[in-house]
Amino acid sequence: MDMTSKLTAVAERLFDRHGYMATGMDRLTEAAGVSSRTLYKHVGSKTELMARVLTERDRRFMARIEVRSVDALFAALEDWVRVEGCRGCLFLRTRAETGGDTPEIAEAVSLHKEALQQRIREVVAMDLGREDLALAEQVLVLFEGATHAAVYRGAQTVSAARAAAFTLLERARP
Amino acid sequence: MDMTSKLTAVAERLFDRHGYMATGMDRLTEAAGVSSRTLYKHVGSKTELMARVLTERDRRFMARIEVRSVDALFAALEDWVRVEGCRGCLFLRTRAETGGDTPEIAEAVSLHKEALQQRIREVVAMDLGREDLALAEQVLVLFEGATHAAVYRGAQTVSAARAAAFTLLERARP
DNA sequence: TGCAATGTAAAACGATCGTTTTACATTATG
DNA sequence: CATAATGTAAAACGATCGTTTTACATTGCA
Repeated sequence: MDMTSKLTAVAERLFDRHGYMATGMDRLTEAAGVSSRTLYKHVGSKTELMARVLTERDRRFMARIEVRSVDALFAALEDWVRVEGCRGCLFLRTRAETGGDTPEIAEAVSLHKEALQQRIREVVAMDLGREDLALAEQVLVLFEGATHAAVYRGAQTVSAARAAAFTLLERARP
Repeated sequence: MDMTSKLTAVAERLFDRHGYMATGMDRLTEAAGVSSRTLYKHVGSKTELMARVLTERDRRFMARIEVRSVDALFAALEDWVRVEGCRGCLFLRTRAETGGDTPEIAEAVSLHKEALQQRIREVVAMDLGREDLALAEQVLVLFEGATHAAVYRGAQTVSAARAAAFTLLERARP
């Protein structure tokens, strides 16, 4: 694992767990066990690092939800929150914390959410045998809702979302 | 309107729109048209101000969702996002940005989310004629999901959540 | 009239921020 | 062996942060 990937992984963990405000570059160097010079040589700046974290997280997250049914989608989300914890969507949090004023970050968030919507539309289509944009939007709401309600309700909420999705899907089926 | 309320209102607007990181106390004094001395005399500190903003927002938000049906609940949310915009739940954002390490803020968020859950349970019970905690949890997921998906999908998403809630409720009815 | 109270304007505080620099050690490779 | 690359340790940079202080103006009330 090269230095940049390591730094990105450490940064993702700290940013996610303590927020961007509370995570200074010195905390990062300490946690990663590198000098500030090395840090800056590899990641350029804090803003670049934030964007890189999002890009990497998108890769990891999207790989996790490469599934073929809505039920598997929520099962994958259950796995994710069990492994990664539930602190809300880091993409939306990052965008909110920067006020949307950082183009690189705004674009990383935009790309991720676009990919997420596309994936959900595909999964709904697989399950239903046809496209259903309205249902896909409802599933998206459940997905986003599970992610955020889990922050204070815990992982059980993902199961509730899963059950709700099942009901909605059942009703839309031929 | 007294000074403290005015300062809290201005702070809520800036915090919500640009994030806490990007909203310094000087921006607040400028936006409110007061001196920094007056600001600190009334709100104590930035942390206190953040907590006060949440308490005030809870009051306003909960007043808005004093409704008697699930459908009215989502209608109220539609109104809210039309008037206040959609930048995600400020409570969760604040908690995330402080890493949950600020007790006053963590408690304000906790109180709000507890109240929200209670309200939803009540509304579901009114609609259904009986308590249904599982359904209430699903409605909570839809509510939270609508709030956050609306950030990138716009207000239309609240309508999707509303429709989904209607379907789930229909199915649970006697 | 005089005295609190309450406000502004603006400088200054120390701390901390992201970032750069200086000086030096280690390692891989020709 | 020499040299270039890559790392650490640590001081220092200027900017900005939240906060306090100094000095002065306005106002309401005894």
